[in-house]
Amino acid sequence: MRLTRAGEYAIRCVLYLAMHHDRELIGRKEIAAAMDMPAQFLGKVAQQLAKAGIISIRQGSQGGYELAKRPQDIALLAVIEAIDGEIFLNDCIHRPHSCDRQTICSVHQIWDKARRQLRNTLGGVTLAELAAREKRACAGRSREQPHALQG
Amino acid sequence: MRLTRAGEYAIRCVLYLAMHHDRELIGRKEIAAAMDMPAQFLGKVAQQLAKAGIISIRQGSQGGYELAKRPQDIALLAVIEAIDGEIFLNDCIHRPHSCDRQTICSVHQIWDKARRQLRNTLGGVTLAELAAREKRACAGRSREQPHALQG
DNA sequence: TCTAATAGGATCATTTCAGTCCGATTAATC
DNA sequence: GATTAATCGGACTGAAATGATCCTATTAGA
Repeated sequence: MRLTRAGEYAIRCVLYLAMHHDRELIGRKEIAAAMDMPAQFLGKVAQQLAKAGIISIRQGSQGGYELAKRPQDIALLAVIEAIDGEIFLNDCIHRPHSCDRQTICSVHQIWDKARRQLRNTLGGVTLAELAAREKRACAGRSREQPHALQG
Repeated sequence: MRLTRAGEYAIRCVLYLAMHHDRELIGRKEIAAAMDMPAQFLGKVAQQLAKAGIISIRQGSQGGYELAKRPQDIALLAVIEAIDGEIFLNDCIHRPHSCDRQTICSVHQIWDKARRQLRNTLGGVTLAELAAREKRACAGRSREQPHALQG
C-alpha cells in the first residue's frame, strides 16, 4: 500500500525537469545526481515516462530528457500511474474474476470510493504547482542558487 | 499500492463474524470455507486480529473466533491496519530520515493529504454497516440462506 | 485420558522490488 | 568516416515481501 521506489524516482525526475523548464535538455546523470538516485535505474524509469508521453528523450551525444508537455498539463497522478500502473487499492477491483464470491463486495464499494478519492487528489495537482511550491520553499531555505551541482 | 491478501482475508473473516454476530463462537474452518481462504493462513491472520483486540480467540475443543467488540465499534480501517500496519502511501512519511533532501517535500504534502483522506474513508465505515449491506445484497440475490456450508 | 481445536515457530515457493551489467543504438563532433 | 558521448533495452541478480504450508505444542471440552 505504498508508492514504489521507481514511482518516487519518476516524481523526482519530472519535478526536476519542471523546475528547470527553461533549459533545453537535461542529461540523465545530472538529474540522477541532483535528485539522489541511481542513474541506471533512472534510465529505466525514464523509458516508461517517455512511453507514457510525459517526457521526451533524445539519444546520442548531448542527449537527455525534457518534459513532453507543459508542467501545468502534467498531473502527479499521470506520473505515478505511468510507472506503477493504474492505482488499485485492492485486487478485486483490478481483477473482478478473483471476486466471483459476491459475499464481500459491499466492502469493495468502500474501496472504490477510497480509490476515486485518491486518484482525484493526485490527479488534481500539476507539476507546475509542485515546482512553484518547491522553488518558494527552496528560496526561503538557503541563499545559494539550487542550480549548482557536481562541479 | 494495494491491500495484501492477508488484509483481504482479515476483512472477510471479521465480516463473517459480524454477519453471524448472534452465534457464540465460530470455528476457523467454517469461516475459511465460507469465505474461501486457506484455514491455516486464516490462523495467522486471526492471531494478529486478536493481538489488535479486534477478535477474541478460544482455544481447545469447541474453540473458535468471535468479535471482541460490537460490530458498530469496529472500523474497516482498524482491521486493515491490524494486519498490514498503519497505512502509508509513500516511504517518506513513514521514514522521515529517508527524506533529508527537502527538495521534493512539496510532493509529500500531497501524499499526506491523500493518506488522510484514505484513512478517513476507511475509518468511517464500521463492520455493522458492511454486514448489514451484505445481508441486504444477499437477500436480494438468492433464496436459500447463506448460512449453509460444507455439510 | 482422548480428542478436537487453535498457537506459533519453521520452512518454502513465488513474486515483486531495486538495482546493476553490458552490448546495441543513436547522434553530435572532430 | 571515426570517435565519443549519450541513451536504449534485455538479461541478470540479490534481497525482501508475499502467500502460503507443515509440524509440534498447547489448550480445553467430553
